[in-house]
Amino acid sequence: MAEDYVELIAELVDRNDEARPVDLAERLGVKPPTVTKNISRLVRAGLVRRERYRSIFLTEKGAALADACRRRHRTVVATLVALGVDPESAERDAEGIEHHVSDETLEAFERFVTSCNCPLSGMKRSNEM
Amino acid sequence: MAEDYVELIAELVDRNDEARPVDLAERLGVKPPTVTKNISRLVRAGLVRRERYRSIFLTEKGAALADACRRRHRTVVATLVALGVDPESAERDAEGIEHHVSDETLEAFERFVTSCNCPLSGMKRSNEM
DNA sequence: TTTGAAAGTTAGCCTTGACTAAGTTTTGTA
DNA sequence: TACAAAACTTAGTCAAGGCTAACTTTCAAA
Ligand SMILES: [Mn+2]
Ligand SMILES: [Mn+2]
Ligand SMILES: [Mn+2]
Ligand SMILES: [Mn+2]
Repeated sequence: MAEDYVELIAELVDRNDEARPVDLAERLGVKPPTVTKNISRLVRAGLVRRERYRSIFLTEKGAALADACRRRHRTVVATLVALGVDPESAERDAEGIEHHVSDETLEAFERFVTSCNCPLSGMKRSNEM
Repeated sequence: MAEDYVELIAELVDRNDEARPVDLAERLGVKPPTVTKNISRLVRAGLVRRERYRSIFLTEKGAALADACRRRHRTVVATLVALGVDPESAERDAEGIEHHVSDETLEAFERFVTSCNCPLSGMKRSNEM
C-alpha cells in the first residue's frame, strides 16, 4: 500500500505541485475516506506530511521510497514491453508485479532492457518476431 | 490466497497422495488455525473437499485452477531464470509475481522462454553474458 | 460578503487473513 | 488396549484496507 501511495504522491507533486486526497482517491480507485485513513498510516510510518484539509507531501524518507518505487515501476514496465506485452497490459500488470520484484530480479530486468535496447544484441528482433 | 492453496494442495497430493493441514501450514509459513479457516473459505468457494480431522482434496474446479496456477508458476520462474535471476530468488519472487500476471503477459513469457530455449535464437547467450 | 458545492475528515461497519489459547479427534506406541 | 502426543478445530482477538453516512472546512461564484 505505502509504495503505491508514495509513488503516486511523487507523481502528482511533479505534475501539479501538490497531491490532493481527491486525486489520490481517483487514481487509486478508492473512496476519499480510504485515502484519509491510509494517509494517516503513512504519517505514522514517517513517509508523508499533512495538515488537516490541505495537500499531502512526502518526507525525505517518503521521497526516497518514492524514487525507488518509480524507478522499479518503470523498469518492470519496460521489461514487460520488451518481452512483447502490449503497453496497456504491461502498465496494469506492473502495478502489481512491482511489489514482488526483489533487488536481484530488478537488476536482471535492468540488464535485460539495456541489452534489448542495444541494436547489436539482436535480442529485440528475435524476441519480437 | 486461493491460488496458493490449491497450487500447494495439488503439489502435496501429487507427492504424498494427500494434503494435510499440518503440511499446508508448514509450507505456507502460517499456523494451523489459519489453514483451517482458509480451507473453510475454499470449501465455500467450491474449490476443495474436506472431512473433519481428515485430509483435504481438490474438487474438479479446484483441480482446474491448480493446474492453471502451477503452469503459470512454472512459466514465471522459467522467465525470471531466463532473464538471469538465480533460481532461489526466482522461486521466491515468482510466488508473489504470479498472482499479477495477466493472460497476455503469460503468453509473452511463454513465447520468451520458448525462444530462449531455441539454440538458434542466440538470445540465451546474449542475455546471459 | 454570503453561501453552496467541493473537498476532507470522522465514525462505524465489514472482510480478509493472521495470531493464541483451549478444546476435540486421531493415531502411534507401550 | 490404553493413553499420550500429534493433528485438527473452535473461539476470540487484531490490523489492514475497503466501504457508507454524516459532519466540518475550504473555496469560488453570485
Ligand atoms: Mn503498484
Ligand atoms: Mn507503480
Ligand atoms: Mn503465489
Ligand atoms: Mn506459486
